[in-house]
Amino acid sequence: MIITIKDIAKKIGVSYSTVSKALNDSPLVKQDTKDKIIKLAKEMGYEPNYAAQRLVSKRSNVIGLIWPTLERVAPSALITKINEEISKHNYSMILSINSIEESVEMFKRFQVDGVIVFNRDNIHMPKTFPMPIVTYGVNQNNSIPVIDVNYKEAMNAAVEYLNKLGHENIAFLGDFSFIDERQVEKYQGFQQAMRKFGLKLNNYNLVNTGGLDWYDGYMATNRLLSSPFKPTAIIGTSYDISAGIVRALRQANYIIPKDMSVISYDNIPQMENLEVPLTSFGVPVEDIAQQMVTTLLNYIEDSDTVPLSPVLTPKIAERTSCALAGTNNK
Amino acid sequence: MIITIKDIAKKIGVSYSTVSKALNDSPLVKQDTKDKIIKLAKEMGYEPNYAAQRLVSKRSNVIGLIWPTLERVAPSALITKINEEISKHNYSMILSINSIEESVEMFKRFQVDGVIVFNRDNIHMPKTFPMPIVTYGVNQNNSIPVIDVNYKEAMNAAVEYLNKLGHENIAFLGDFSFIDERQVEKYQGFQQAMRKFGLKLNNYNLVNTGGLDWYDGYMATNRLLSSPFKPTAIIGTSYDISAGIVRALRQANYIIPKDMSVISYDNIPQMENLEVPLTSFGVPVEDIAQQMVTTLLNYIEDSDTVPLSPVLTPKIAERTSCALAGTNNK
DNA sequence: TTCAATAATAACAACGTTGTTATTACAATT
DNA sequence: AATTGTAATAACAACGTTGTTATTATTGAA
Repeated sequence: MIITIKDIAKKIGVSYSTVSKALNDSPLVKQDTKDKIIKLAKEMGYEPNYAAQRLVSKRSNVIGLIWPTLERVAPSALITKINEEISKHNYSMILSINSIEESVEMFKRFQVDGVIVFNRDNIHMPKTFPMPIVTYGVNQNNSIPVIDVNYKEAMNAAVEYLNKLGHENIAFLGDFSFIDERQVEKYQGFQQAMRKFGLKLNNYNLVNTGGLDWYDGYMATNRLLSSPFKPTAIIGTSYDISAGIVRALRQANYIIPKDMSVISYDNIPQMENLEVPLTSFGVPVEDIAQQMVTTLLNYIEDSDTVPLSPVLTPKIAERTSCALAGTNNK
Repeated sequence: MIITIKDIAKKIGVSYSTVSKALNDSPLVKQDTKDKIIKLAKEMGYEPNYAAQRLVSKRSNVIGLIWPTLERVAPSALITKINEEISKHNYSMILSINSIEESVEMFKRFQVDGVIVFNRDNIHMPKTFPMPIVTYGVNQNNSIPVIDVNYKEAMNAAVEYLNKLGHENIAFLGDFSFIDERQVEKYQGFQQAMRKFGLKLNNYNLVNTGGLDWYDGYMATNRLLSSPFKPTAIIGTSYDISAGIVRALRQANYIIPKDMSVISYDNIPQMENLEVPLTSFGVPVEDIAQQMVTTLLNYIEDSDTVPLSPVLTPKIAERTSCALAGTNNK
């Protein structure tokens, strides 16, 4: 049997509107009666009917997260953080792994207050959404707030960092397939930085992994090691790729960082757990999560003005994978 | 501006109850008027108010899936399949990555018709749920339907398969931490099978990976290869572990299956994409997904009787990683 | 002690649907 | 032409809340 405020009202001899107010801690009802009502409600196991509540007050205090490509593992740490962040603000999060269109349709039915979209790329995005939205990636136009990371700056900082340690021959391992705008930014950022610091750029130090899995990084490193180019430092453009780099180097009996310095993109705690804890540049997932959630909540608060798309600045997490440049004597 | 059935009714000069019936394709309204109403509704961009609908009719046609351990990758293929299966039955799926308790709380508010739970283990599960539920793993008691896989049978079949190919020295690589009942079943199943087929069982052929990641399989294989035991076949107990096995074997210049046969648990398509396509035993994810969804829907249909917990029988997927036993001449 | 002010509660209309019951229109039957 | 039966639609009460307005009870001041 389902308990409603009317049941409580009847039992206690009070009108049901009073019960409603009492349960919402309204100042319009005497503390005495409030206490009595709340106590009885608990005893009877009352649970508010959400549908009824939402029928009258439009807010749901729920954020929907759309993640059509569940199989890609990369953002799962971020999503976990976002969930925590959302909880902190007294919202709940639900997730849909259907297409953006289907998900939006469903979320509209649930009257979620806003949505967060994780898409492979932001090219095939609907132009407008029926509710406040925020996404992650590279800003394309300004119709939607995008939490962006300054990838070029990350690459610039990485090159600068290595250069200060005396490295001049630096290899860049990334995916050059150019579907993902984020990868493009890293690619361009690296080259700009190399020029800026007057470092040699040739056919060999740009190594295409052809993918984003650890194995792609592993194979690319093997190719690099057997090429005539002898770098003293390698930049890996993602956690997985860098994991492959480390594996390949260790297998070839390189000692990191004595024989080779390695620096990675992606500022995530897992970097610590690789065979060699990797120094990395990137925006900490906590920062991204926090930025996404606050941006979205602001948007919800004032849904007339589209919030600006912040570009987050990467930070360094220094670990033990870089050293002063010696000679790559391998 | 939000369009309701009353707006449509007013515009067309008909009562709003007629509009409701027309939109639900009730036989109580003339085809003519139905057509007119449906057409106008579309024109005006009418969207039914879900909260209102649910306030009166209790069904939501939504299944909630609880997955508190997003970071573990393993079940993502299965979850994707479940999502598809649910769609086929004209339901939608939403996902929560909060704790079981919090998720249930939220799903209750949404009035989901049923929930699917993916837990690391099924030990710390609430005994009762306020809605139909189904979970995946090993059945503990019968208060909740659990989609179970006959892991012992899978191991038995694997040993039998290898034995028929003439293998007698078989290594078993698995996680012996015994938190996960599924791993325990595999462990016991292997030993029972070995005895059944009269094969030698010693300290060496049970290799503890100490974890479920590919790296655990990789390291365990290296340990195995440097031990005095020279098996001609290896059983890997999960996709990830087997991936590590393959990597380690290749690195040690073993040719699969000439120098070593490898067979894995987990019947998932990704097996095809390993460096060597692996023969494997397991229940295809499609089967598991289908079984979970139909069991849950039956439960929803008749929520008084808890459905039985089916135990699915593993099937073989033969690929190219096993051959007739020769001699392990490495 | 009477009146106004205010505190406390009751009453009730919304919210947008669905299903049931009541009414009207129209055809078929006598 | 009156009567019955049925097809089509209208009217309306739910569903369980919240917020607004109306009513009653209580206090404080004159």
